Amino acid sequence: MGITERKEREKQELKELILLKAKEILMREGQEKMSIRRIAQEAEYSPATIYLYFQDKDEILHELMEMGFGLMNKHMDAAFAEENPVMRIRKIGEAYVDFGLKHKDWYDLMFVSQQPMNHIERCKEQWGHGLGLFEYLSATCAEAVAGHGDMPISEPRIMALTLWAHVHGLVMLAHAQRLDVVEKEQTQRLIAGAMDGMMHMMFPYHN
Amino acid sequence: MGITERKEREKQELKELILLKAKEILMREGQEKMSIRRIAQEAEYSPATIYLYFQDKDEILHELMEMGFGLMNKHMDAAFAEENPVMRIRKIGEAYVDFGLKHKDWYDLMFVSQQPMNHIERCKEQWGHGLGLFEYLSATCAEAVAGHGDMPISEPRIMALTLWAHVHGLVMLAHAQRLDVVEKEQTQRLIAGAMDGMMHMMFPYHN
DNA sequence: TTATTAAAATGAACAGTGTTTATTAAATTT
DNA sequence: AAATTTAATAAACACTGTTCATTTTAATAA
Repeated sequence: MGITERKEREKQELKELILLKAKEILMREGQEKMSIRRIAQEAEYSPATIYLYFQDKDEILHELMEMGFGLMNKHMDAAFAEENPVMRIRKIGEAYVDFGLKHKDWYDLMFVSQQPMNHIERCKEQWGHGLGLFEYLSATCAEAVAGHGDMPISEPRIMALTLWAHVHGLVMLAHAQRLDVVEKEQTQRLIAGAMDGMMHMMFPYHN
Repeated sequence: MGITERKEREKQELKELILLKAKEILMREGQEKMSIRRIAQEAEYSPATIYLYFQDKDEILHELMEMGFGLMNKHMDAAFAEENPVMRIRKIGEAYVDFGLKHKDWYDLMFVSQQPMNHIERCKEQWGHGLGLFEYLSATCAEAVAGHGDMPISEPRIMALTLWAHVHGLVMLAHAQRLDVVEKEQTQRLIAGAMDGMMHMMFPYHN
C-alpha cells in the first residue's frame, strides 16, 4: 500500500513544516510572537489544522526545546573535547553562559518555561537532554575530584548543581536586566569576574 | 479649598484600592490571573477606569514589585540582625532562598519579569530596592574580607554577585521544576547542600 | 434652585491569544 | 460514479491590554 506510506510521509512533512515555521518565528521575532495563529499563517494552513498535528502549544514548545538542546550541544562541542576535567568545566561554563546570553528565547524554552515541561509530565518522559547535561557535568566533577582530592566540595552532584545554579543565575540576571542596574554596561565584566571567582573557589589548586 | 483636598484624597484612595485588589489577586491566584479586567472587577470599576490612575499594567506591576521588596525585607529582618558578617551572609542567603521558594509570584516580579523594569526605564528611576540589597550584600562581603583577609575571591562586589547568582539560580531552577527532574523530591536537600558548599568555598576558615 | 461647566467613569471597539466543534472540501475506496 | 473516509477550515468561546467617544456624576456660576 504505497498510499498509506505517502500519507504517513505527508503527515510527517507537515508536522515538520509547522515546527520549521515555529522555529523561524522564534528566531526572528522571539517567544511572544510565536503564536499558533502566526505559525498557521506562515505555514499557510488554518490555526485549527495545527491541532491535527500537535496536541497543543506545549507540545510544539517541547519539540522546540529539544531542538534547542541540539543547538546548545553544538555550541558546546569544543568545550566537551577538552581533556583536562577542570579546564573542561570552565569551558563548559563559559559556553553555557555564552549560549544563554546569545539565545535568550531558546534558553528560556530549555531552562525557564513551564510550558514544555507540562508536556513532559503528560508523556511521563523525563527531561532527557537537560538531565543528560547535568549527569555529564556531574561525571566531569567526579573526574576532577578523583584527579585532585582536595576540593572544598566533595560531592560531585552538589558541585555540578552549584556550577549550574551559578551560570543559570548569571544568565537569568543578565536576561532580566538586573545586572545593568547593579553596574551599567559592565554585565560582561561582572560575569567574567564571577566565572573566574567560581573556578578559583571550587578548584583552588588549578589556576 | 477643602474640596480639592478631598478629591486628591479620594484619588489616592482609589489608586490604593486598585493596588490592594491587584495584590490580593496576585497572592490568591498568581501572576497570570492578575489581569486589568480582573482587578477592575474586584475593585468594582470598569477596566478603562484603571487607566485613569495608572499609565499601564507595567506601572501596577512596578508598584507591586516595590511592595514585594517590602515583604522580602521583612522576611530577612532576622538575617540582617546577625552580627558576624559571614554568618549574616549565610542567613541572608537562606532567607533569600526561602522567600523565593515560598513566594514565586512576588519573586518573579522582583527578579525576573521585564514588565516592571519597563516602567523604571520610562521614569529614569533606578531599581532602588534591588540595588540597595546588592549594595548591602557587597558591604557585608567587604566586612567579611576585612575581618579575615584570606578569601578565594577578594573583590566584594564579585563576591556579592557570585552569591546572588547562586541563590537566584537555585530559586529559578526550583521554580522551573528543573531540579525535580535532576533528583526527584530532593529539591530541599539539593539546595541545602549547595548553600552549604557555597559558604564552605567562599569562607573556607569559617565552618 | 437651576443652568453650565468641569471631572470622572464607562461601553464598545481593536487587535490579539489558545482551543474546540460543527461543517465543508478533498481524497480514497467500493 | 457513488459512498465513505480523511483532512482542512470557519466560526465561536473566553480571554488579554489598551484607547476613545460617550455618558454619568459632581462642582461651580448664574
